[in-house]
Amino acid sequence: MIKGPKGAPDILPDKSKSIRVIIDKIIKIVENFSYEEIILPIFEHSEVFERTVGEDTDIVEKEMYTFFDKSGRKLSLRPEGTAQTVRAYLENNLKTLTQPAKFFYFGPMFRYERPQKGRFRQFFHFGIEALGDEKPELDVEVISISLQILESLGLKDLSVSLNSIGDIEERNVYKEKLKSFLRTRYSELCDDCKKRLEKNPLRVLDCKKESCINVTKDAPKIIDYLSNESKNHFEKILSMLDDLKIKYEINNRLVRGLDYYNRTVFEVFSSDLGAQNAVLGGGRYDYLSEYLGGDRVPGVGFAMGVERLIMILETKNLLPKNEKNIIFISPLSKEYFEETFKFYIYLGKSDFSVYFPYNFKNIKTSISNALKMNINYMIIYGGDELKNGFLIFKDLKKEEQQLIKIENLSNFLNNYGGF
RNA sequence: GUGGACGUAGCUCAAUUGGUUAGAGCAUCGGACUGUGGAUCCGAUGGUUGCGAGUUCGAAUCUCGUCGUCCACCCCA
Repeated sequence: MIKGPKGAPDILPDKSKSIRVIIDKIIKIVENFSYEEIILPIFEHSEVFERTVGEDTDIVEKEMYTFFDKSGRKLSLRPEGTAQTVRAYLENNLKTLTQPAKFFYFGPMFRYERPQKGRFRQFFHFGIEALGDEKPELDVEVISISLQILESLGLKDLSVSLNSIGDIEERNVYKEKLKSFLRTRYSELCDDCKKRLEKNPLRVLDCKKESCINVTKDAPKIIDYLSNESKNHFEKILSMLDDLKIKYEINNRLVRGLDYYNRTVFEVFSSDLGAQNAVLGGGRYDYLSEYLGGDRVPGVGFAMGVERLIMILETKNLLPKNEKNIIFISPLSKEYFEETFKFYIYLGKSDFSVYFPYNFKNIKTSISNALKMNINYMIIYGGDELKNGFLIFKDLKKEEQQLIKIENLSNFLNNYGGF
């Protein structure tokens, strides 16, 4: 038997339903802040990611699913959503919209990695991007929304890690300073960091090895190398977060693995996720559009790992239950099977959610089946009640039932609610 | 890309350690039970032991390969 590809799990109804409920909730929140959905292709010209995420990043260097189509175009399955959102903005001239233009997206992303807890080869991102404005208020909005989402799902004890990595020139100056500092302590670094030193010195700050943490404790801090503009931007964000009573932690070791970020970067962690503990990450990317050959379009956004979110909710017992708000249409006995079936079709056509027991045996097993399926309502069709023009309506949760006149059924159900 | 654990029915697990025809519970399906709460009883379906080689008189069991799962490194959401 052929199996599904590694790291690409099937999502069955018990979980897909939870995801739907959660995503609907999240969409409601971002729509309240006037973000609109953008649906983008699953694959792009590889260049979109090479030029923005960065040639030297792990994502581009070894994790992209890249292939050539029949005309020789070099394409990649998207590993993330920000770069292509900006590409779409440029291509569709969305600067003609009132700025900032605000979008959300939800869909599968692909990275060729060894699967482990919280990490898959196909996984879902929910993200928002606000393009065309560089005011610090917009950064605050994005951070605030990310926390509101998590709180609305019942997660309380999460806080944001926040940092500013400055603009390109400042960062380049800082990189050189950092490099020369690290060279003086070269022998104390781990083997990985020795390699990182020349290629991507910022990553050394991120190393979890104790010896490296010891070294970088004394390292120059990027905050001290920010331009006045960058510093003001960052400080404005902090003071507004304070005003809004949003909790955060400044982490000057926080650097992100994608090259397009500048100034604000932030992440939200959870200890329930094992080693892959980031549930959400984002930041500002004012230069991304220029990497794609467009005009300057500042932007800020975040992406959230949907599987990781589900995992946290699962361990905290906060996953919405898969309750089916549908009506089990059961014959009273086998002699009513056909008539009940026709009644079921009629109700479904009348826009009610209905289930029909094709394997009907008797009323007792119908009730058992309904309970097993988490169905809360039942209509029983047949018997003396039917002869007198009534149907039996059961509320299985409340454990009560009542007789409804057939011609009043629609009204009754609409008033009862939820169908 | 590196390292470790694992793979028997849809699920949870057996199979006297290499020895007849691979078993059980749950689930599913069928039957019994006058028309009402996950019940009970009877019966059935379900397996090329992930797949492929090798060792052996004999392999679920040992070896190798491969696919997949889980975990960690790395990296990220």
